[in-house]
Amino acid sequence: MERSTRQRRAIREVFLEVGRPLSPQEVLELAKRKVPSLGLATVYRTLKGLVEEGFLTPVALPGEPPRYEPAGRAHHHHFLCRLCGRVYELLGCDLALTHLPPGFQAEGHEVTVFGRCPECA
Amino acid sequence: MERSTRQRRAIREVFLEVGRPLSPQEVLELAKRKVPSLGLATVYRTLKGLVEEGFLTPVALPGEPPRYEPAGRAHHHHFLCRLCGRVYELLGCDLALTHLPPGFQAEGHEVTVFGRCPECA
DNA sequence: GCCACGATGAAAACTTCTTCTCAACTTGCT
DNA sequence: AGCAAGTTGAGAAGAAGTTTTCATCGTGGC
Repeated sequence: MERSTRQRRAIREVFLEVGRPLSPQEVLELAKRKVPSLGLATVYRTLKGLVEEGFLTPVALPGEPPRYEPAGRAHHHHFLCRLCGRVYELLGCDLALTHLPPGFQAEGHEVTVFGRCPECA
Repeated sequence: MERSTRQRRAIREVFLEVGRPLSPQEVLELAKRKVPSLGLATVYRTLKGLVEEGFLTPVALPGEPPRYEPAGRAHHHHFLCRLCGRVYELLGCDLALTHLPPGFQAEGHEVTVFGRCPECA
């Protein structure tokens, strides 16, 4: 049976509180404030579980290790700060998929904007 | 001094011939047709050198190891085939960078379209 | 053609990220 | 409270990609 432990509650809460995609390391750092003994292995195990149960989805970014964000949100893209490495959600999508050469079938797309976040600007 | 060897010539030629971004593994396979003894270490060393001298640029894609393509091309984006894993260049860019929340400064962006390439469709 | 020195290839080592192992600890049912 | 079983944390191990090592080979200047 799946148990509700301090660790798992802390990790869930962190995602609801910060409102941006997090890497396993970031999850560890933020959730450690709630459960100081927390270990990285538990973070990975919990992230895996939360993805399977549909609470989180992985976010892949160019040249970056995966982040995770709450699942079920509307189509959107991401902003990666080049200085602090934090990722933010961008609402909306301005991409018009024209220009596809003949024979190519698009099934989806990813847009990543790079730059400086408000804290680093 | 930088020497012109069979291996380096072969790797350069491969990029000019295939016209799409290549991973180190793909470079190895394609250049081996010209120089069968070619080893992966040489591919990595040569790619590094070709990037430094400005002939190639790295291409980062979400959740994928880097590819390399000839440098100096106009702004463009990429198509990743989910079946064969090959990457293609897409000409043009339809992205309008509105919707940036206040305080965020954009410096660049990446667009990746996922789907099936003509050979896999 | 000779030869110094850069380049090569195979394997080992390294990095970074992720998963596994296992003894100790918690949770939740009774 | 007592206990069975799931969970945790630390470190070891694993996976994937890249770099280094080193003996040997090849290039290019003389």
